Amino acid sequence: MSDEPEIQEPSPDGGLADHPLTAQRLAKHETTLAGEGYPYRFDRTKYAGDLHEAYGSLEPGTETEDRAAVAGRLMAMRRMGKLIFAVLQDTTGRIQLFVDKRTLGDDAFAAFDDLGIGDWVGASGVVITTKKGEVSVRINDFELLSRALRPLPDKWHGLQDTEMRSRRRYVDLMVNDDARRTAMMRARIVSELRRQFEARGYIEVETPVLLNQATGALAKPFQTHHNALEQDMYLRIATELYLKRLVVGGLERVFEIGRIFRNEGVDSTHNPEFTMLESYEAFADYNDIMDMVEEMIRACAIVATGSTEITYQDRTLDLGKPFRRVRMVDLVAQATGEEMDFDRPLDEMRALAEKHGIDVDGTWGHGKIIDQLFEELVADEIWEPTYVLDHPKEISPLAREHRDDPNLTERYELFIAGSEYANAFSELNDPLDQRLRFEQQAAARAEGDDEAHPIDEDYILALEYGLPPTGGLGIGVDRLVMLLTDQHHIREVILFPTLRPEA
RNA sequence: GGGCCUGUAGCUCAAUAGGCAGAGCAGCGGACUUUUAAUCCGAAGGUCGUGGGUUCGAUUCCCACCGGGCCCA
Repeated sequence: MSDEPEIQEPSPDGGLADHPLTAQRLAKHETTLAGEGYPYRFDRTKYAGDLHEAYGSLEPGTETEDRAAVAGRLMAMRRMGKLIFAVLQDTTGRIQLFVDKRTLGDDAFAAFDDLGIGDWVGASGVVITTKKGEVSVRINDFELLSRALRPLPDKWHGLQDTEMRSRRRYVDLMVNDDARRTAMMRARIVSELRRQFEARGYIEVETPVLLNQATGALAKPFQTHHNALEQDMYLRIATELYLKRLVVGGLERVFEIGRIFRNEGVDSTHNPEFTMLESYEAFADYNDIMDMVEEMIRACAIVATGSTEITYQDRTLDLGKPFRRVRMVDLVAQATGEEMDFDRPLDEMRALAEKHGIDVDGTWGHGKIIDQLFEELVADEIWEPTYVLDHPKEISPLAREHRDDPNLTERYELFIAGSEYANAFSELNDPLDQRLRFEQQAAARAEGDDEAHPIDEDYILALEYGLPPTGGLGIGVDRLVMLLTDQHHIREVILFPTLRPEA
């Protein structure tokens, strides 16, 4: 023996034999493997949901002659001696199995009795309703399809621990109806968004995630390294500039629903990777995009909840009536009681901001100060859907100058219940102006503003070939799903949120 | 980054002025042919997040670390 610390050999069963609860299940599993093994397929004829829909209105104590083969995870076993009530859960819901020793025979009944909660089971029989009226399948045959070697959480309380619910989402999905419902609703919402764009003649495209330079937004990127090319690369922080290159190329209506990566903090509305929807439409301006977003959000609400009137954070929210449209400068003027005039001396603007508790940076101009006042005084207070219009040019380096006001841009953000859901503009399509804006950003960056956009020369090159007038849009998909599913933390709508390694 | 809270059986939760750690569910043995959080009887099940410290004795007090939550920046 040496003094070296003993190396822990990983046990071949992953530690299952070390705990009585799993050792029993492991032993049964090994017996099955040594014997007839597990089936490779099962012919299901009915989902749980089908049976409840078709037979839910039958009188208690009805016996049909209709055969059904169901399959799912065994979620409950109520043993009554020579009778077992078992509950199978499939993707549509739950169905009770009526397991009668006389129907099934002694051996098969004993085998069913030996099943454990969590096992995957396929069973067939006739549809009946019990004395209490529960739609059930009285089985005369069943197969153990796969065994759960680990026990399920508490049947009544489910899995509560927030961390475990995220780490072992599969368990969360098994036992918590709300987790399943949210995942299903997210799928429906994303599907509806696609349908909406396709109905408008958009095509779905995929632009690169791995880039030499992360541009198109104000955010810190994740850095990685390409070994063969011997160069550092970045994960995208937006899809914007690539999608507009495609419009330059003549793909006049494009959208992308894609994963975006931002190397920033984690909180109730931020995950390092999240899903962004961006779209660009040639010949449209931001007014057209406002109309479109309103229709799409209503469509998604109906798909998710059946109504445009939803409940969010215990308050009702009417997405059905026209969204309010109001300029950012007017909202700030109203909140401060002072007119937002770009000709006003900058010192007065700074003093106003400081009066409202804002820590003013020396690099800020009128536009940035107005934006900060908006964030500080107005944004949280907005409940009803509101398009906040015409952001200052200083904070909108990719948006086109407003046709009526050179200090502003044709841009809007959609605010609902204090949060931002969409950001859109009439796209800046003049390469000369775009270069100027990038240079202003570069100057701000040089003065210490680490939230300034980097310059993207190749994008300017693309603009030099001509971008038509274009209306663009970005929607945070995770947040939209949160809104429509009444979830208040982004981890509840992301199946596998970013976590530290387990302790 | 700061403040507060938190980690106990597979799960959901208790308890301890510092002295053998407790329940429900799940699991195991038994009874039961209409249950649906079934019921009843019985026997089990713990590295109290990890590592230090104080102490005769630490799950409990102190320190550090790890994971998680909420609020603030």
